[in-house]
Amino acid sequence: MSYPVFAVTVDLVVLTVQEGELRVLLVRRGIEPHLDRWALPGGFVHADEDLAAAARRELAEETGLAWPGGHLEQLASYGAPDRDPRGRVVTVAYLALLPDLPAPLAGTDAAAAEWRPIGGQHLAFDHDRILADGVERARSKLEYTPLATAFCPPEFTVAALRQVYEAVWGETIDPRNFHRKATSAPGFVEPTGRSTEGEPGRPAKLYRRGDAALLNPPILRRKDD
Amino acid sequence: MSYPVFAVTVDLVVLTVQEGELRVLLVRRGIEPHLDRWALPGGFVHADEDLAAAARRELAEETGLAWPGGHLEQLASYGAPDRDPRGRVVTVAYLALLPDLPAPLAGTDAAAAEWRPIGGQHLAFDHDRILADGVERARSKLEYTPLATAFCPPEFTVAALRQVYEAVWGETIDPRNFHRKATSAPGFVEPTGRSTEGEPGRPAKLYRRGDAALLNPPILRRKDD
DNA sequence: ACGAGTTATCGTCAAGGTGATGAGAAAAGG
DNA sequence: CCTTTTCTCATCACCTTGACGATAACTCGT
Repeated sequence: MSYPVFAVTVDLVVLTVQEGELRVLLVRRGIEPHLDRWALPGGFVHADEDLAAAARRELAEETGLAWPGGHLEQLASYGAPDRDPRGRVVTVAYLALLPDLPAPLAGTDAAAAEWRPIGGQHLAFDHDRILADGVERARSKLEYTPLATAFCPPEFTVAALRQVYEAVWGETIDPRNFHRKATSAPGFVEPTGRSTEGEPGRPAKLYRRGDAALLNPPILRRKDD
Repeated sequence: MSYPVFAVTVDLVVLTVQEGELRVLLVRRGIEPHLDRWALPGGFVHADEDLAAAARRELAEETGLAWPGGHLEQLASYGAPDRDPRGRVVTVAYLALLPDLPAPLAGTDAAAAEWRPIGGQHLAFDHDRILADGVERARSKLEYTPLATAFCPPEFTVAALRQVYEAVWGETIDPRNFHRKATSAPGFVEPTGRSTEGEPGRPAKLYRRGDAALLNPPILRRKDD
């Protein structure tokens, strides 16, 4: 049998919310091609490794954390013949959503790793498109799934959850209506009984993520007619 | 540089609606491995070929039609180390939705090709899972996108569109409410001015697909609580 | 020709979700 | 103690939904 030979990589779109802003984990490349340019973290899939396992391994390497909670799912694959000058490389992109970790982000292969705001990037390879696809996937999934909790620590307030939506969607949301929807959607959030302390304003009840897989009813973003 | 070597294939989940039933295009394998077992159509990506182009090529080869209309999108990638006994093969699955073609379905590589009902399959490789993922994607996308029109010929009635939903979702829909939703969602369907003739019952107006990318409001399936 | 059957299309109505907004509760800070 | 801040609950008009009645416009059998 003679069929073309490929290399297969995984690339990661790792998103988090810091200071009310959606940010992506980027690395500065330490090797050619695209030396010194910013890129999504990623690497080659090992010989006997599942795709999802490779994604988890790369995520652990790049964040320096074994499993920081959050969410990891396959995004899409990209395989244009000229996307990598080294040869025929197909990449399977994964989307990760993480809470705001005070992570040191030790770079193993890369020269540097940083959380950067979304937008106006000029990344290596076709990573601009992969990033755009990942952000759009995240925005869309926040509507119909409880995935926003993946951006939050184990216990969080309704306001923190709302700020995730505002950061990811880039729009403001009425706190009163959001509170009604978030607490009434079955399985979205569950009360812990505890409350915040020591912060200005009335103390907020603390919640943890519920066990629903789908949000019913969904929390829709404003459709701009 | 020494990194593992992969082969890359595309596999197709080609769905259509025939006789009010959702069906998938399957081929009987003419070569090892899994000789004589049913499988999704697919094949190796050529050396200088884009993934989407490979999917379109395979679709044209398997259906025997250049471009029968319909819809083609990437589904997901599958790359478990042991999924193909020939070695390390990663497959990029595509989902195609086609109108009911009276297609001969000439097999080029395969021993046979047929439209088969969904369910209770035992396909080669990990194709059972790929098929399940494809069907679920189709079911889900019918809610939020005008994709149901991809199952229809260029001109169709509201009833035909409703029967697509019923076949894909496997549930009955009230014709009156569906008519209201389908005709009121902007950009979903556009009237042609023509009507059906010679069929029993009141003649139905004919529509063609609109230009909307998203269905607003969506057409939701019954949530089974 | 004509009624019966069939299918398409329009209308109505109550229940529930939505956005806009008011108002009270419960803390910190001066 | 009063102001400010933030959280939480309540109200209201509007819209969409599902259930279902009613009518329109054809084919078919006799």
